[in-house]
Amino acid sequence: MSDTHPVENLDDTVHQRHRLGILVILRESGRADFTYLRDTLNLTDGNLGQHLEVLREASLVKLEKVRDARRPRTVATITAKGRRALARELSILETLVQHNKRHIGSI
Amino acid sequence: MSDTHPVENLDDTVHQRHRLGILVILRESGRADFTYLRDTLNLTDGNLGQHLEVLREASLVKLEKVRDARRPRTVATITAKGRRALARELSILETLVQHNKRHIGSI
DNA sequence: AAGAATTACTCTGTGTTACAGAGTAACTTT
DNA sequence: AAAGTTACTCTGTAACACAGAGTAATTCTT
Repeated sequence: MSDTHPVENLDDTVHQRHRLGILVILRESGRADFTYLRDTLNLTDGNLGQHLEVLREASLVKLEKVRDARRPRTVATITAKGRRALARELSILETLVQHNKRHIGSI
Repeated sequence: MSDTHPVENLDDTVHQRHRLGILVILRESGRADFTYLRDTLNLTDGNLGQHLEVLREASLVKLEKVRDARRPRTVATITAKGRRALARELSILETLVQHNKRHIGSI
């Protein structure tokens, strides 16, 4: 059961394109609401809802139903576990990027 | 149709975990045979076969049936288009990595 | 103030993808 | 020549991604 290649350590929950985007946004801004994520990532409502649910089930984000002076809103925040998972993903990706850079110009 | 976030530019064909691994390996070593890829990436035969087929359909790799002194082998090589696609993917990932680095330490 | 519109989701159905394991064909060893 | 090994290929299933329909709460409009 030895790890033979960096990509083997990537977690599909985090690696998925849109979920990676959600986590990166949350990592930067701390919190974001449903609409902001939907518009920034060009997702449909149904699609975003499902991705957030996957992340919530994995305890990578927390979802709060907020009721301010306006309409009910769902606000997403990244959890400590989510930060660690994202850091791990980005660390692996950085390995790939760096590893590959050394080969530009070959052939 | 404005690009709103880097992850929106990621190509699912290349981004998929194992296919990313295949392309990175081929980028480094030029060519690799079926068995080497299967063992290095811990894939089952069926799974690797399908991923190679997806990459071939997208013209990102070329598959050759080689008959040397041994048994028939399939040797995969990366195409010029494959190199470009991988470079693009890694470039986007690098953006995410760098962007995120600036936030380490913040909450 | 009633109806129409908007916002902010949530639910459901469908097509696609990932995957393991069974099957197959060519060769090699005994 | 029979048995085994290598190198795939095929097939069925379970999970996933996604769009669009549905819903509920508010806020305009007349």
